[in-house]
Amino acid sequence: MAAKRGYRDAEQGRAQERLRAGAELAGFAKALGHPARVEIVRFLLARDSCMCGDLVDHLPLAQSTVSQHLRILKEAGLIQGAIDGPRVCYCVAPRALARFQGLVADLRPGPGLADRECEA
Amino acid sequence: MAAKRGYRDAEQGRAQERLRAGAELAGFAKALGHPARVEIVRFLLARDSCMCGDLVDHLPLAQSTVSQHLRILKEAGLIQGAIDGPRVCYCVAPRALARFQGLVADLRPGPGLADRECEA
DNA sequence: CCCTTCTATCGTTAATTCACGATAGACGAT
DNA sequence: ATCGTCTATCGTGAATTAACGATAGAAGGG
Repeated sequence: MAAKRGYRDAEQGRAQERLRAGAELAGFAKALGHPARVEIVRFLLARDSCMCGDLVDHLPLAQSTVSQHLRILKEAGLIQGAIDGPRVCYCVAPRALARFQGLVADLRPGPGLADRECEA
Repeated sequence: MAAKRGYRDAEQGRAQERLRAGAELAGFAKALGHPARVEIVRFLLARDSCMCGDLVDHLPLAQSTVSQHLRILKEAGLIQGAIDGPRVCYCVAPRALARFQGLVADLRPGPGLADRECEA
């Protein structure tokens, strides 16, 4: 009984974890679901670090819009910012990016289902 | 001159390709930017194939909503559907998924910038 | 103190998203 | 033909998103 309950709890835990991982993936994906935000992440990956103003120069958007996009990426955990005088210095959060990449890589067919394709 | 122009064209082509890849990534990400759509893709990956009705049973959403989510995933190219009598049989589009995974995996720091993190 | 730089936030507007119920149309069975 | 199953589409309403200009507040310099 107690062992069976333990088994149920473990199963419940896995289902919860799966649900959480799904929501996490959706959250990251949503944050990257806009071209400007993709470009921001790539820009940040390509250089040491950068300021909001650098991005404003780089993207064809108003400063306030860029700031909003930065906020979305930050809330999704994909980037982080360090205050530097009157400026903020942004960079990608490596662990969160790796987590996202892992979640995406985990989208794989189940056992025995590789390369199946329905007749379209 | 002609050689220089060819060089410019190649560079232009690369910039265009980069822009296209960015938009492509954003498109895929946007399609997966909702928990129900993540769950749909996972469900399809876990089984041979499935019908809209199977998903309606699986998700806590109305049939019309499920159908709309399927449409979004289909328009993003991540899934495809084959008509089967009065039903439609859906499955994941393996090449599009692999493309998405490749684009995500390509989000990497530039040369000499590995594991950099700003002081947050 | 004033001025400049820098960025986040606010408010606004228009467009898009997301959920639902109703329904049309395709298909198969009788 | 009718009926049932199945799904896409339509219309609706509420919430969210994405763009912008204006502005407040932080920080630094003279």
